Amino acid sequence: MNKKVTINDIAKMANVAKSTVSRYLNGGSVSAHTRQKIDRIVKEYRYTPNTFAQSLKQQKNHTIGVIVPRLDSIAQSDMLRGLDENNHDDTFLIVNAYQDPERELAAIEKLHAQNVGGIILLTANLTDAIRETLMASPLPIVIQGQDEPNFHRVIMADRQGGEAVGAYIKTLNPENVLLLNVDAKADHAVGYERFMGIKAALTNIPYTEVITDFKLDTAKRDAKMAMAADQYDLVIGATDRIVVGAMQAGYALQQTPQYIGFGQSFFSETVTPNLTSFEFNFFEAGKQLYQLFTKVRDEQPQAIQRVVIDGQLVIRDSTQPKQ
Amino acid sequence: MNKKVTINDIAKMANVAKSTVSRYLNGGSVSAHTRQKIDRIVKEYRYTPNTFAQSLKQQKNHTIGVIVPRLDSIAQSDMLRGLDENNHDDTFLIVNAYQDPERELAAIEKLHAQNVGGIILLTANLTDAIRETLMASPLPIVIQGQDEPNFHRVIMADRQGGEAVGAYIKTLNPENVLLLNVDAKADHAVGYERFMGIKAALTNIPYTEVITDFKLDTAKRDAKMAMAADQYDLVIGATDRIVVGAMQAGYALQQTPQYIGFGQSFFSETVTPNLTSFEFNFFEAGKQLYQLFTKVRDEQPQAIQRVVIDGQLVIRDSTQPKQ
DNA sequence: TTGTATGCGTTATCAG
DNA sequence: CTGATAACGCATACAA
Repeated sequence: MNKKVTINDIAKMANVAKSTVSRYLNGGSVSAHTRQKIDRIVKEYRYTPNTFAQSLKQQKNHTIGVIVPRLDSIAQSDMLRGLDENNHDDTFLIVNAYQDPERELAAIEKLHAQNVGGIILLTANLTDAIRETLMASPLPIVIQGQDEPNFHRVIMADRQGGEAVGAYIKTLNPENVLLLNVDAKADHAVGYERFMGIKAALTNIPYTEVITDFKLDTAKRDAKMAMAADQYDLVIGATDRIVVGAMQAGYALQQTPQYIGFGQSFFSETVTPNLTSFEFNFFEAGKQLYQLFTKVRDEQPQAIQRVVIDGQLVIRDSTQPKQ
Repeated sequence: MNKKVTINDIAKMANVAKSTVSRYLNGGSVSAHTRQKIDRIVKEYRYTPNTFAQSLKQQKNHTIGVIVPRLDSIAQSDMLRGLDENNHDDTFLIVNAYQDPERELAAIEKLHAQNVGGIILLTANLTDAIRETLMASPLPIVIQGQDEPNFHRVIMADRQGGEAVGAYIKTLNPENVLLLNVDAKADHAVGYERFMGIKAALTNIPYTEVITDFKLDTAKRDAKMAMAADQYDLVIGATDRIVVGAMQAGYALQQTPQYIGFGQSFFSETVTPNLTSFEFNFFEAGKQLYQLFTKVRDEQPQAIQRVVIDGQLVIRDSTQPKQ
């Protein structure tokens, strides 16, 4: 492989010991004269330290493994951007789990084998196997997405989001509501927390709940089936993506109910009509995640840390309060 | 940090030399008896090798740096999925350049400092500074996105795509065409190659070309301006995202021209009406990229390698040939 | 087949 | 302030 210049080469060229060079590099005490000498050579040869040797020696490293459930999602990429925002020294090793718990587990194990300095896990569903592996890990670990009591975590305000939507529903006076939810066992935060407040608001309003999944096609299919069987004037989906599926179903069936979604603003403004949606602040979530991670890593707090990220209901064209 | 069990610990517990354990781990010759002994202990203690020590010793590593221009794009995530598809031993270090040449350059330098085993660069625009840095690198490097003669590369069939769209345009018999392009200096493959074939087909048809950028908002603004000034019955955008912006402009202006885009299928089926689009096979591009990379790394071919990924025109509701 | 010794590039300890 | 030396965990040439 590549022949990089090492600390040893520098030392020889400067006629000093390599330990002196090391001291120079790490801000130790070096005389002005030696400093200059080394400085010149280091710059000339564009010396960069070998991170493997450093990590080996220091028994720690600045690579953080980040496991994401998917990459083709604005929410995720916003969060990743947030992670980066206040980061200077760390490198993120991003692994896509493709929304598959088994791949997620495999990723965790692989990251351990790779000797990462810690793990940030963005997840929809913590299986027992994953939970155990995580508990057994000596690494600093922070999770996002699920309100798991045993782990340091950053979670979205799913419950409050549901309540906000619930309150808004009442102003719409719907006659028959379709809820497109996902399996709470597969994603408790979404399937359960998020819909709590909504259902609470629907006490006097007839509604049907259909369980679908996060994929556009599935949502479209399931929505079509439901909307063909009964007439709805308001459709609420667990995510914007699901609602987009429903809108396509409605388009195909020539129905124009009102729609409400949850999620990232990009989608909401791409579809026609623009989608009313409860929007979480994923970028902020990413920032908080990184901050929490460094805290966990550097201070090793005894108490489990929990951060909640809020959001707000943005009303667009897909809902129109009755006069 | 974490006290992991080392090859030395294993050796002591098994009463053998650490080199024997090393041989055992690397498939060297070990007697059946010793093998069993070691095997038991390795499994019991869940030994995993320290990758830093390995990399340090072997002077190479299996971490590939991948620089992506953006993460919130189906095209990119499809490509990343393709990269993973046939990968077993390598780990991808994904770095987001946020479509900023300076950050792209910084990423390249950081990856070198991180001692990655190679770089896969997905890019829209190779500045001179980047080109130089890349040329000076001793690492195996493969790029995607631009047809740069000096680098091993995988490119999309932009020219053929433009020709296919050009041929299709003729069947539509448009009267006035709006081209929403991007600056060819910022992305030659898109701005120039992709529009070659289109313009060739427009010899007898009046058209206006407007230069916008890849962002939805900008495209919407620029499209709106153009569409307010003149009447178009066909709008062609450099990417699906740009066309979505134009569709929103059209919606706002109550105009319903036909639309054609380029890019990933997801977008095309999300908007209403579904978008006619020339779709590149990004997943395949990812697979080919990884294959090309391993070839470059392992065989160090003298000749520059060039792979072209094709695509096909998918006709949907946004265009309707006149009777 | 097995063990000993050495070195990868770095940092840290401890004399000088 | 400086330099020799050991150590991090692993792989390997060489000797036994």
